[in-house]
Amino acid sequence: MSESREKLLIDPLAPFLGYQLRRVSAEAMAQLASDLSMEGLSPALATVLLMIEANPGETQASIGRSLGIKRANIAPMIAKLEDDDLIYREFADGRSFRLYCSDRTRTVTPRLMRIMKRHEDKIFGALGEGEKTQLMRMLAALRHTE
Amino acid sequence: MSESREKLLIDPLAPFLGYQLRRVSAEAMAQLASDLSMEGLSPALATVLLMIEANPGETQASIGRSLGIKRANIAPMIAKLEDDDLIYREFADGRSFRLYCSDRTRTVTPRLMRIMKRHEDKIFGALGEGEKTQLMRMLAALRHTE
DNA sequence: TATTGTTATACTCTATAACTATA
DNA sequence: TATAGTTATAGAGTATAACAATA
Repeated sequence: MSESREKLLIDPLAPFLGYQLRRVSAEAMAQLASDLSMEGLSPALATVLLMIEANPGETQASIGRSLGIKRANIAPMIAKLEDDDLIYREFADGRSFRLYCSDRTRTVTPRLMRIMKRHEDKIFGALGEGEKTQLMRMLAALRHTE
Repeated sequence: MSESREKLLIDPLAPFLGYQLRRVSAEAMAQLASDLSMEGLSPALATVLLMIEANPGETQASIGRSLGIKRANIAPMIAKLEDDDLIYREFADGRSFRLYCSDRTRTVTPRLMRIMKRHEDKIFGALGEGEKTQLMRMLAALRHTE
């Protein structure tokens, strides 16, 4: 406990909501990555996996679009999830596959959801229920205008 | 105008504030990176530069700590800013330098601040003034509990 | 011993471009 | 023509580990 008490600098970005949002998001993401590491999945991979489980039969292009991940970037993710026997593919037509999660996945996703819930409580526990509702509403409004 | 109307998938992460925060933050960051590209600076570099301008004489370790950037990662950033004649160094003691921004920087930072202000208005214009105040308060609360 | 700056290295996520095959 | 999947490649940004020099 050296209690270093770092000198506080002037922060010219402090008044910017975008800056504060980025700092909170970055910290939360690092925390979540650490919480998920025991499952061998990054936040992005876990998100893709949960999305496939919730939408069986969708193509990777469709999953990617709804997550904001480009086709070129989701291809290796899908390949990794398939290598790890977390998902499998079925032919949809000659150029696309339907994605489904495997039996093994159904033993994994409940743990993922539990980890995310605990993570959520840890990060946003500082807010009251009303505040959380307001925050969710504001974030939804921001997402729909971008 | 093909008005593709992409099929909406079920999003099991939708109820998570952390997920919504990450989506909004990622979109805002991509937008800011694009807005700043004409100045030849990334959001991170612009932030470091503004921080040095606001806190003349601080060391890079100090700047890095207050921005959450590790020493190993801020070193090449400082080197780049110095190469571009945006900052210069003075010996503080045998192992550290004091950082100062150059005259050229003072012609750049007002533009950076203007770009960021416009960006902020673009992203958060969907919120009313009261909402913005609330959001700022909540983000501050979240940052202090991490 | 702790701190500063630095280099090397690896990982995650993202971006563009180009290609094949199919609709 | 547009879309799906893939590969190659590059660029941010971050992480750890190690090192020399200094406090």
